[in-house]
Amino acid sequence: MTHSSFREHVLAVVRAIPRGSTMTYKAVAVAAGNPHAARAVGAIMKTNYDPNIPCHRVVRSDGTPGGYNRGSKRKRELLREEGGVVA
DNA sequence: GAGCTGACATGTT
DNA sequence: CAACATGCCAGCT
Repeated sequence: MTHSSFREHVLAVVRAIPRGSTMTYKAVAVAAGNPHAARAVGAIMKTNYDPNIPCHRVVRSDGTPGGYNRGSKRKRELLREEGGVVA
């Protein structure tokens, strides 16, 4: 990957999150290769409206849903169906 | 080219 | 226990 930007890696990691599991922004940042880019991960999700990226499976380290393009309410619903457990 | 903003995290007050 | 302040990275103006 010549143009491998951090955002490309983040999107790939989030897209690889198995259904029924959730990852924190920190975990995604680490998985992408930047343990200090938790904030950037959130910014990337916001700027990237890709339906292939289940950003609803990405939560904060506290377990709080955080934000979502289609509304945090929708995110909580999806987490309840896929994660089975909601904070 | 530089500066501001923001879907976060951690520590201290 | 809760609220405030600081540090980090990437994207947009």
